[in-house]
Amino acid sequence: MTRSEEGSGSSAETAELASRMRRLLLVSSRILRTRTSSEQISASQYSVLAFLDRSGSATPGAIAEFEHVSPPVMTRTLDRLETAGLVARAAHPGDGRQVLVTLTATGADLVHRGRQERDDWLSSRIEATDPAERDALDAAVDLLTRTLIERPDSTPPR
Amino acid sequence: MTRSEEGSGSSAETAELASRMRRLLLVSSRILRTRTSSEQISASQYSVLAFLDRSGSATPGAIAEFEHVSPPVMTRTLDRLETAGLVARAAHPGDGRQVLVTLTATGADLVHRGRQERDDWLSSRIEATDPAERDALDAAVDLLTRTLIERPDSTPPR
DNA sequence: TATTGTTATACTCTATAACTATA
DNA sequence: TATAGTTATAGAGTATAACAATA
Repeated sequence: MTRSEEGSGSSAETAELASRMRRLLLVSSRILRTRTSSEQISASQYSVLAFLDRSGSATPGAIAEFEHVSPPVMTRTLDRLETAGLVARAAHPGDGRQVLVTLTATGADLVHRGRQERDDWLSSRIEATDPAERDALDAAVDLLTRTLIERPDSTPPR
Repeated sequence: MTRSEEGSGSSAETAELASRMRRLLLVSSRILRTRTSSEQISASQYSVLAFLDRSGSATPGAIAEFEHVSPPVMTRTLDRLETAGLVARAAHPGDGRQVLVTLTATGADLVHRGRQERDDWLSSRIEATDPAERDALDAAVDLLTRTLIERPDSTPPR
């Protein structure tokens, strides 16, 4: 190994933090997926709807990239959302290979109406915190997002 | 609604934070599951191994509870780990209904040997941070774990 | 020839319901 | 009758490989 094991930043400490991080991510995403009730769509599907609500419209490829799933997975997710009447696919003007996905009125409704009850479990968890902790929570989410998702080499070259 | 929408702690802000939290959890657990290579077992399976390494031995029910999965899911996970020769099931002394699960030597090896390369992607993410950020990261993981997993009513009475 | 999206195939994760054995 | 675990069944999430259409 290239580094001694003394003091903070040792590989043992890194491993310990990684271990706690793994459990946090695995377990809380499990809970999130199951506590996703009230509406009949899954957490993953809702996430696509929320993305479209912010972006207006997007190609399947762009959504897949944002959500970190492979293109075939996004095709299936969009199939389900389209069947449910929540999104629509249209030809891309100017590039026949591409497709533009937009929210339908029903889909937009669901996102807006849902906002509160939707992120239900998460909102309840947030509201259960001490108000003083709220800012810390906000910062924690940002830091972890930057560390795990937004760092340039988070998706290494293949 | 029971609360006005002024200032910090408004429901709009809660919803916004919940939304960012949802993406953090969903996307980073997705990445974690795929970057889980090097060994041939999945992130979920590894998590069980790590738990057994800390606890010595445990019943399927206790592991399921800790991992927040249903009993049948744990049965299947243990089936796979047992087939792979990583854990062993034994009769519980004193209560014939229960089962005691322990790591095999191979399983223990895998956990220990793996520690570093195993939590691979997470460790690399942690090591990519500014050392000054390291403590903040540690605190962030703790805060989120407490908020999302360890709060008493995180699992409401059914 | 490269890119975008889809179809085909396969496997893991996950749950609920029903069943077995023991307490 | 209640509890621990398993089996049966079903569906969502996920990936890689192969294909079609367009650029």
